[in-house]
Amino acid sequence: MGKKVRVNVKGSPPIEIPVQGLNGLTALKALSIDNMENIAAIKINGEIKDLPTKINSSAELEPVCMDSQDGLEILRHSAAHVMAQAVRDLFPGTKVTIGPAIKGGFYYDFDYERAFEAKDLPEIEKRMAEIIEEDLPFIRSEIPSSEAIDFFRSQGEPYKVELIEDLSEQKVTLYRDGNFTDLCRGPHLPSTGKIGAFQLTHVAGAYWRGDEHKAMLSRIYGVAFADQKSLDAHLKNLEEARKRDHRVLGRKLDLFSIREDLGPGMVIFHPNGAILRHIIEEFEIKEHLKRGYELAVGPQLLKTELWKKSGHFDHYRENMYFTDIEDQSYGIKPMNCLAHMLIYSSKVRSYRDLPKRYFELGTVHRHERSGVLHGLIRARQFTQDDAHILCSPDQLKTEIQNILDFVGEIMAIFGFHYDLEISTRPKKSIGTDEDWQKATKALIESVEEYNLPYQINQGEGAFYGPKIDVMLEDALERSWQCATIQCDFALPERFDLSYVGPDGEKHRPAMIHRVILGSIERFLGILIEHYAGAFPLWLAPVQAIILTITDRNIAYGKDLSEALSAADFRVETDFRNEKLSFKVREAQMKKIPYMLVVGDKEMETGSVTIRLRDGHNLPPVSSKELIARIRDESQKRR
RNA sequence: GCCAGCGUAGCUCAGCAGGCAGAGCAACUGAUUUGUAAUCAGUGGGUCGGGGGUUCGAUUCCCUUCGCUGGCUCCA
Repeated sequence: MGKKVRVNVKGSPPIEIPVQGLNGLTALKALSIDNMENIAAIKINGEIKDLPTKINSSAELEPVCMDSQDGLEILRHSAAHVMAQAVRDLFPGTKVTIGPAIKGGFYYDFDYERAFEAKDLPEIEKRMAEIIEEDLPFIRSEIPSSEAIDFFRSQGEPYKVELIEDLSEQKVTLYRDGNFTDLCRGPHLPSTGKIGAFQLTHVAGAYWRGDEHKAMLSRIYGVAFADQKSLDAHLKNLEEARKRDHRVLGRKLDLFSIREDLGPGMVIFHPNGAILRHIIEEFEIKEHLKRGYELAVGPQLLKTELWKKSGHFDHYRENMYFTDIEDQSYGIKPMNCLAHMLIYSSKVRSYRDLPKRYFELGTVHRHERSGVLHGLIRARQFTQDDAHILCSPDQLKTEIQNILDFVGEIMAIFGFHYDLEISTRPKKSIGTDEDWQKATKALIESVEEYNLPYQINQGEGAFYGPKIDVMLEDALERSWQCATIQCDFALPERFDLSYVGPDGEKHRPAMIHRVILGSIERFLGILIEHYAGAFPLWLAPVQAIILTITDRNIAYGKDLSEALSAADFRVETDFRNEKLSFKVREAQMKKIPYMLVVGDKEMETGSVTIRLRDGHNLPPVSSKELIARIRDESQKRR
């Protein structure tokens, strides 16, 4: 009788079984786990492994299901692997690079004599389906790195060689299925046949190792699921999300336009968009004044000399617009900080005055590279809800935490979930190491004291200081920076800012650049997608529309309209000689929250019938009751 | 900026192995006075993104340029 070990499924009692021939698969079978078809991999003592992994000692096991987060990742990783195999079969000479699972799918980057195009995808899909049909097992092996290098060199795969050389490990793991071997940490599905449903979605260019000085590779994106139903649901969701695109809704709801003949990246706000923007800006000013900020307004053009002094000319010039007037060079502001610093330095400051918080809805211009423009979300002109806080170094942490509170409160009003990222010193930057360390520490400690989860982005800070970024997602789950809190010890130094301390000596203030919404344009873009254009009452450009049944009701409708306007509501009227269903349809497509129907019945009883945007009808109410209702809803900001 | 795809009426899109440019919606005119997502009839509307080339002839093929879309890089 051979050696026995004790294995158990997490949360259940162990059994004792012979170790001879024991692996993840046989162990789970012995533990009578059902639905083995749906298992992608196995956790052995919490570590995800391939299902056929040998088990040599007692262990706690946990099956990883295909439709779990981990299972899907494995499935997609395997699908990427199969795609690479298909591409190599169909396009000999293709060099493979990397192909990970990502949020929502997978991709693989290839180097081929030409870029792959969308029309190549059906053929690749067909070959992938064949490989999946063959149900080839994924076979894991571990070999010395030197052998792997020789192998990939013989296969004509220089990118793999480079990867292994950079890993500088003694051994690497390979996975083989059929004729295709890939460098891969794993784990993979037991076999290709387990990939239930997949689709290749789009192609794109991508630089090798994300470096724009390196080769441009050809990337193919795809999605994969355990079954067709999940894939169909996913594709349907995507389609729905695309309908929420702020560029589409911006046109449909007549909010804004961006025109080639005016200039790319420049937004024209139409009346509906302009009022929406105005509401948010007004709201922001109030919220800032409440929190001890002071309003400031700086000029659009500042002398280039000043941009040289601040460091922007050296570090940000390629993004700035310049103009020469009467032999004097000016730069259009890409940031709002300079004027605020000049306000601070306009007189002697005492420690008793600190912190000073200057707030400006500051419009900036940045020459963004043409390929990055994206509707409102990435424009060349935008307005920031910008503030600069000058404080003593020991006030820094409190100020940062106040801002984190501010962000939390505002995001809660709009119903946004957000993620935090902290960025540290980049290569191209100004200031001393000591200052950078101090500032970075202040940011990290502030976030940690709040127990907020965050991610560190090494070397991604602004040129003048480290920052906390608040990331929001658009309809397609792309992440965008909105709020940001940036420490800066450099600019107070460069502008020789000071305050007189209790000791009567001059001291250098610390400085925070911060925005809450970020760019009003970007925030609006994400907000439009967030609400799918159906804005809550307090934001809706048109809050109510009055719909008459016949011409007899027009005078009554006008009275109601005037009453609502007098109560400060944004109201429109539709008195056209059309059927009610026609007017309802149009109002519905404009996503107007309140449709107010007035016909003969309403005139008789002095009332109005409410149809809500969700299709519900409310019993008739008087105009007084209506106003009370919408005032309440508007104040609740829901 | 880089890679790929795409630019046809206000919008959404057909068309084109090179031979007089189309539909639906919108707009306008008229009729209809209507009760919760489209009343009917008629009318006007285009340098087929710009420039160049090939051709008897280019919206269609080629080059170039601008813009857009998806990624990459960069960033609010």
